[in-house]
Amino acid sequence: MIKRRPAPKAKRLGRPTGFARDDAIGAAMTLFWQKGYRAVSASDLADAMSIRRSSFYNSFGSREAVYREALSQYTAQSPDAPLDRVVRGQPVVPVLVSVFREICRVRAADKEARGCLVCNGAAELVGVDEETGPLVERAISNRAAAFAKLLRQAVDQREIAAETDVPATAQACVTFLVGLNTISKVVRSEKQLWASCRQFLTGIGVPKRALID
Amino acid sequence: MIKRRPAPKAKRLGRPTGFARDDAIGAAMTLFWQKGYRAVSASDLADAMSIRRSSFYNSFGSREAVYREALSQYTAQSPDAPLDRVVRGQPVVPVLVSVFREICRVRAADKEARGCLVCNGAAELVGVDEETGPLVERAISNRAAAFAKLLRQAVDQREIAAETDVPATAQACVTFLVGLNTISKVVRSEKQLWASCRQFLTGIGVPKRALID
DNA sequence: CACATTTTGTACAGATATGTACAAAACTAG
DNA sequence: CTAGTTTTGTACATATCTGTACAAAATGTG
Repeated sequence: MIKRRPAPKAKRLGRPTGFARDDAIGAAMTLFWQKGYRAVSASDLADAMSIRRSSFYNSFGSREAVYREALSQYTAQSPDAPLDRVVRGQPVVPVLVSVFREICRVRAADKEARGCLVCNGAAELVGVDEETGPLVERAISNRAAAFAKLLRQAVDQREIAAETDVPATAQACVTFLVGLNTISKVVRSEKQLWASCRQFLTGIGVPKRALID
Repeated sequence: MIKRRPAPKAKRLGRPTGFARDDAIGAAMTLFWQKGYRAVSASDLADAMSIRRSSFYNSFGSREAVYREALSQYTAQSPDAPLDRVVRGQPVVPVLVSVFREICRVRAADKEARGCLVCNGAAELVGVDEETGPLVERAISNRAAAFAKLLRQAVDQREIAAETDVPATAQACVTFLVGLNTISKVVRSEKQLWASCRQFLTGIGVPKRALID
């Protein structure tokens, strides 16, 4: 019973928007990332998007809706996104290592020291904001699931010890990941961050020779 | 040249405050802990303290000043406070283990899932708020220093391997600690939290026999 | 061109926040 | 009791935010 579902390239009716949606969401993402969720008002968002507040409400509906979109734009480009793209048969450990390595690099290189949008959101919103809290919670749970899947694969592929307690180790990985992202706002040295990662990765059974650098 | 330093029990001049300062700060701490820094207004604080806003400004000056005091009240009662109280000669590893164990217990038992005031503040304020950011930053650095000192002592006392890279391991500990506190807002099972801690602690060289329970 | 549709700019109402001013209240010191 | 000091309650001025209303502008359709 779907009527008038607009074809992919179909020109929309009425006056066209004066801005690119993705760019607008990108600007919002940057702002939320810099200042946090609560510190950013609808006016701030509209300003960053270079549109009026009325256009903002008309196109996005609410701050919360924008945050939702910003989150998904963020996760797609976040340094741990590669964790979701590992396929069966592919070696897991190098990916694991390079993700942590990359996080150290990116976080230390960020002159604004913004950390991770999701981790910031976890601390600020989970259990506090009824709208956005669950969004962030889900993002975190996804990472945990990704780690669990990867570690199981790593065990299967004999990359790490067969005795590995996969659920506990996966949980430790997310925990360390969240801590790393947060601590990167305080510890600005890539070397220092990476040294702690090496320590952690070695501890969970990643062979020393996989920790190139 | 100190004049009129009030003796310990000296009665203060003028109308006495109608509230206990520590209780008021305690109420503020709880509020900041539940909702974060920015989400709490001066009105909220005054309400929680059961005083008028004018009394609030008169006695505390600003939201930021209250946050400062709340932070120090928090650190004094936080589950990782025992880290600062270890003396030379005393075994370090049991303290290390019991602190992580206690964090799991306390965070999971907290029905409001508030996590840790300092860690929440780190994500929300460091690099964002010029007043409070540095306070939180210092609190985090203190924990790092505490871990470093303890680990060095543990090595000296032959509790952990002599080859331990103390700075890196200390950094890994803070990182995991911060992650644990944050993740406890999402993962509500004490068992699961503790399992990941066992994994981590084993990884940094804590002997299995020290991980009772 | 006339009409329907959507975005845009301006404006408004209501809520909430901040910080201060000032007189009344409550206390101490002399 | 009087004078000096500090807190308290109320009030005010100012700013900011939210969400909506509505006419004007810009487009597609017949």
